[in-house]
Amino acid sequence: MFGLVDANNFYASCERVFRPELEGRPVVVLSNNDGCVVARSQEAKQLGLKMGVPYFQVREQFERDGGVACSSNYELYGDMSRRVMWYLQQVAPAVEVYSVDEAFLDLHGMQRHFNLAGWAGDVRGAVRQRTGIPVCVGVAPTKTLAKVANRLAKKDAIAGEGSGVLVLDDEMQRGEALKRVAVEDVWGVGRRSATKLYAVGIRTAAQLAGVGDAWARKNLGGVVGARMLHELRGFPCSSVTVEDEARKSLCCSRSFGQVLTQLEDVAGAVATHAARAGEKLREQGMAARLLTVFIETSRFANLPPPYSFSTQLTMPTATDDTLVLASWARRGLERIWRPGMRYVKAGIVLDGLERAGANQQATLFADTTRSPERAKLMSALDSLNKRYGGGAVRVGAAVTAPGKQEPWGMRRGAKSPAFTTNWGELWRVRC
DNA sequence: TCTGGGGTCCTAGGACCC
DNA sequence: TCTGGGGTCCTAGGACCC
Repeated sequence: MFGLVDANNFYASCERVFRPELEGRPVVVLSNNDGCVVARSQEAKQLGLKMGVPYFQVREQFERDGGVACSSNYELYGDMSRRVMWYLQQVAPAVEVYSVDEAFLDLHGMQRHFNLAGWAGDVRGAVRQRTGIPVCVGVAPTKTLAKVANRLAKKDAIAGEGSGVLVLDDEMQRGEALKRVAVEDVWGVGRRSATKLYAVGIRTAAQLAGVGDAWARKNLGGVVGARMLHELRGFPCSSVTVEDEARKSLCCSRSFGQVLTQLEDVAGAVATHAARAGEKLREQGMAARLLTVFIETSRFANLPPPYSFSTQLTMPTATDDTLVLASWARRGLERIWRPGMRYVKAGIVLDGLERAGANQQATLFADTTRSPERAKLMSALDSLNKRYGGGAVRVGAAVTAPGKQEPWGMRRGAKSPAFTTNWGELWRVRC
């Protein structure tokens, strides 16, 4: 059996843990630049706010309804997530941290010794007590069905029924549960597949479980669709993978706080992303061989596509050196740069990741950038930035004149303090 | 005026290799 | 006149996830 633990309205719940005055009020959390709604409290959902809507479209009404908007505070959410996951790792035999607010648990064999519904209920209560984060738990014979169970557990909890836990362990229950889930809510069914399914009259998960394998292969993304179907029928095609297997790619990108038209401004953003990418590589002990740079114009402007311009560069050796990455990134940027356009976003993608130092291909020509001195420089860079805050030491291209705002910097009007990760911003109980 | 960021997996064609 | 089989890598894009 598999368990799925999923936090309720995770980001909004994190905000509430330290700001209890938000309890009972509609709360939304906004994406970077305070752009879109990315999390909603139950009250906000009930006001009809949709996931992903641009905040400026709903702001006025939302505030009139007494709603509170928070800028995203990923430091806080990341730390709260670690606390929840750490606890789950103490109680479950194996845990796959699937996302910041979700984890699959491997519960094989446990049903012989435990009443799974009771066990899951205890876990749910303990997470709430230890972290303040409300979660629901679904348990079923496959991951896809555990997702279904979790969804229904949440639905029932909202309706004031059930215990926030649902175990699907027999054929009858499974059939009934699948009837209650819309086909577009099945894990793996996105917008495109949902449209196709509706076109042939398939609206529920139960109906989906009955479609032919050949049809699924043809219309639902080949083997991916076939696997999803098997899982819905109760045959596992995926297991809990504990160790975060080496990442295959890594991406650092961000929308600018304003439209940029000058190469040097965009270059500053690109250099910042390259530096951040290097930092992530070193944290994970990885090095990258392929570097993609992309820049985008607004897809909401009344202009024809393309909106995105990118190029991939193959570096002579895999590297985790910020300065090397930044210089390749600059080269890539110049290759795709078109003057006279209004850019809104830039980013770096690193592929071809390998363990730093292991089996690295040597180059024909002397590589002056892979010296022990450079490695020392990078580790000094990392410790300074860790100690004095990110951006204390930067790549030259990412530095602006003293006192001058970074042209690419983002807007974050309503960010809560880093309650749990910054001494200066600790939660203040009494002033 | 204002529209997120970071991932995975799969497919398919072309270049190139032996 | 007749023109293979098996493989990798690269590039690009689609679909989906949270």
